[in-house]
Amino acid sequence: MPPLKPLSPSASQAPSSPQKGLYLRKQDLRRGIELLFFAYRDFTNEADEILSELGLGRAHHRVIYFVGRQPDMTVSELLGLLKITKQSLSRVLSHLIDTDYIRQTQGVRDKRQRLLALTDKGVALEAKLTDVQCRRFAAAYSARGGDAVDGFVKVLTSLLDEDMRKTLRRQYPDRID
Amino acid sequence: MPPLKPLSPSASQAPSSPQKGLYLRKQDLRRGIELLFFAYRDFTNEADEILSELGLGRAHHRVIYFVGRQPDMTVSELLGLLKITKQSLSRVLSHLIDTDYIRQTQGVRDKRQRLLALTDKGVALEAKLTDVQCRRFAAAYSARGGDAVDGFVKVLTSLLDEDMRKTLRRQYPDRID
DNA sequence: TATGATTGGTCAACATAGCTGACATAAATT
DNA sequence: AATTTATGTCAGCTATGTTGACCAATCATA
Repeated sequence: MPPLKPLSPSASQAPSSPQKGLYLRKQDLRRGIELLFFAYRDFTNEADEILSELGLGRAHHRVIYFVGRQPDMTVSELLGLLKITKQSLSRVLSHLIDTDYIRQTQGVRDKRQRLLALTDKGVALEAKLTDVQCRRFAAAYSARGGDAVDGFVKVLTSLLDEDMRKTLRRQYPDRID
Repeated sequence: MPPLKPLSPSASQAPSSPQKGLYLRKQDLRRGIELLFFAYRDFTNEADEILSELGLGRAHHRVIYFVGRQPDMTVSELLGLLKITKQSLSRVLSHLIDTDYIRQTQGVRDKRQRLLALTDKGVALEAKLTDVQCRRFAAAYSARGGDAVDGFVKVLTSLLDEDMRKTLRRQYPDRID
């Protein structure tokens, strides 16, 4: 594949831009957009390969990840995090239950609730997948150092919709936002 | 949706972790994973809504974005960036050509090549979509400042596969990596 | 206690966007 | 002249999202 031409070189429009901070030039914003796309793709790819050997997909991974993260999560909570329809979730979740990655128990406070948890098999898979993804993050984090990590977390947090920012704010005791 | 419980509070495992830097604790890595997932989803959502009103999807957006970014790009180059099969691209690209968002011209150096460019209609849509996404980035960037942006770019770059890191290195004159 | 809201599930049908495999054509290269 | 490259196309499969309709159990409350 032939190399791409550089994006509107900084010399073509005045080197320091219209009126804003240097990092708000159109080309800087575009770089952010592209980096987010490519990084997300490359990041998810590794886990996808492991999953496909097991006949599972990314949707299964999300369920396993979040259920592993918070055992005895309810279906409602999971739906609220994933923001997909219950019909979409149902297909994936049913499969994970049938294939013994996840088990359900009846809620104690509210008997309508199904509390979701990983089985041993599920724990093992979650560990394997999270391990792969954590390795990539650990490599990136340690290559760039704490200040960069801090900036990374800050900017990603600001890219969220307000409701997700609120949701995540509850989850991290040592939060940045 | 009831609030989620906090993820393994920093007190439960020794506050300063196993042996590594503070930002390499399991919970910090998990926060990165989750932030990337949520931020990517929220980020793409806004453009998706505009697209769906036009009967287009995210795949169309990618094509429009990259062709807009680099006019007269070849099909090969686009395939190399998107990393999908030519059959997948074909469906989307054909539709964009039929509906007059993109036009093809025969390559000059190599007559087999189809050089892709946006039509006026395509330029208008690209501008609208990129504008929405740039706004979100601009808000996040200016909320967090240049140092945070720098860290954000650094970490995302380190999350890439090596070949994409190389590809992107060619495109940004004032590169970080 | 009866009613209505909540939690969760199910069936059916559809759309998007990825994939593989097979094959075709024109142009470039050797 | 033969081969490789760039591109396109047909056919079919899969994963994962969507809507809409409907049902059952349970909870909360008038």
